[in-house]
Amino acid sequence: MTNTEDINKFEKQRHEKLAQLKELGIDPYGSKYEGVELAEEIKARYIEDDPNQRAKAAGRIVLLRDIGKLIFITLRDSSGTIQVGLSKKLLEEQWQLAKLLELGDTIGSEGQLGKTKTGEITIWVDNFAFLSKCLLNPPEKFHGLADIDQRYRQRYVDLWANPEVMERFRKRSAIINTIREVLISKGFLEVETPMMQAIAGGAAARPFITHHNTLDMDLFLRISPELFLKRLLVGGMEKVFEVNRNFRNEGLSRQHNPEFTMMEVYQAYADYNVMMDLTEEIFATCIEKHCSGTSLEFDGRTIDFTCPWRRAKYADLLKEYAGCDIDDIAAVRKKAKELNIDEAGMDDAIVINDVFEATVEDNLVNPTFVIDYPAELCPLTKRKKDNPKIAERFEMYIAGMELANAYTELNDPEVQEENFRIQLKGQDETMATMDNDFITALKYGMPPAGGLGIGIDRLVMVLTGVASIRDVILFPLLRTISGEPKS
RNA sequence: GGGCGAUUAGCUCAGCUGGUAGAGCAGCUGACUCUUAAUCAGCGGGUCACAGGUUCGAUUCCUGUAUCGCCCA
Repeated sequence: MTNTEDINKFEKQRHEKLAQLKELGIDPYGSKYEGVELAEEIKARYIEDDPNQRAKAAGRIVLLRDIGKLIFITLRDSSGTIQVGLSKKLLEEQWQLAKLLELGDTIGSEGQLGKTKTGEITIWVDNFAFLSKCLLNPPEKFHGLADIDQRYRQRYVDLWANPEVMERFRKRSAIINTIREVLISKGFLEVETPMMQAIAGGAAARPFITHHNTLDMDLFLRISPELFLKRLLVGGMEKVFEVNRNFRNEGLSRQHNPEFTMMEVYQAYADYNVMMDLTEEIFATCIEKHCSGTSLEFDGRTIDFTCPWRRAKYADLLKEYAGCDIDDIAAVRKKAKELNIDEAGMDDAIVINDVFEATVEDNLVNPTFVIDYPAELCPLTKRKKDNPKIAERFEMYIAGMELANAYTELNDPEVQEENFRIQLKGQDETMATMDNDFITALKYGMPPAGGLGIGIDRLVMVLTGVASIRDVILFPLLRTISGEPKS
């Protein structure tokens, strides 16, 4: 759709204006423009009826009203918008240039700050500068850019054509900041662990494979940082966290992007109960700072975030929604058949979990901690002292979507090695490799700990009220358009 | 991977049971020193996603392809 070689007539017209500017000795692409204030800050500091105020702003022209010898421009910067007024009388020799301004151009402007007759705070420009010429026709000024495909592919247009998109990504940044603040204030240390791993561990997912030439070794993009963060517990970092990307070579959906942002946190001498409290605290703080009220609309449903959240046992929820007893495997398999789940030849725990996902998940609307998972599903989790069939794990759901996952971390190297062995037996992937170094680390002694992972993209989805993960990732993965860029 | 839906001017969208396309915005020309999606007058703008098929005739019906969205695996 946007073939740069096929210059349409709109682009030609804009090129002509560019040429005119050059003829007049103006560099349409400007240079350093110092001393600007943000649009919203200028408006906020405006003092009524004070004629001695000046302002300097820079931004993109998103609206332009030419009334002959007077031009009103709505300038958008990262904070919002401000009106700029250009008059023939004030500008004198720059007036000819002002008439060449077009929608989409980026300009800098300064002048006296005042109000129009209708009360709009306006910079009455006595000097302005071309900072960047826009050579392509901008999207419709009222409806913005609506084509979903184009919005994702050309996020650089979406961000200024649709202000709510800019606002959402500012909020995303602020939310992540708040999470950091909460954790750092509690004494957690932020670390970075390998994205490229020789063994893709810490989760059950298909990894992306890459290759290091000099070492001639295959590497995996990480599916989880878990095993490295636990090594840091062994090393004596008692409270650590990491906010970074995971990569999983699996399907795409409204809730899945192949690369996604995960926050993982580990706390020595804690357990999954401590992680539940921490989860609530992180969410509550984010909601308090970035949302209005503790009740939010999401995907047509109202979600009440009031703490404490429901804590329900996995087996109890299975009973409640699937109507079968977790220990009655025949009943569970019967239910699976009813649900058209492929259960023949599958392990009991897998069938149970498939039934759980099919029947329970969608009913968990308000934040819910699903606790105490079947141990077979949790190779990295410590078992309950009084029941080795149950693991001290929770997953936290909102609106049917898994937002967090946490364990009382398994720190017994012998049990861990045995769990890995069982896990590897059931895997057909090439990645099925025993992480012997992790076992070695555990042998040196890892303190008992609680660990928690929160899906940041989904958290931002819930807090900004968008149902598609693509709306909270700046550049979501899309198919390349066949035959588009050949050069 | 399967099912359903969408794709029309630079952008946002109409287009009925088949008769080769319209509006608003943007653009161009003109008017206008207080506009707020400025207004008024005039003008230009289309490979109807792409490739086939049916038909006297296809944006419309059929098949395939591409991309996106939703649902399912």
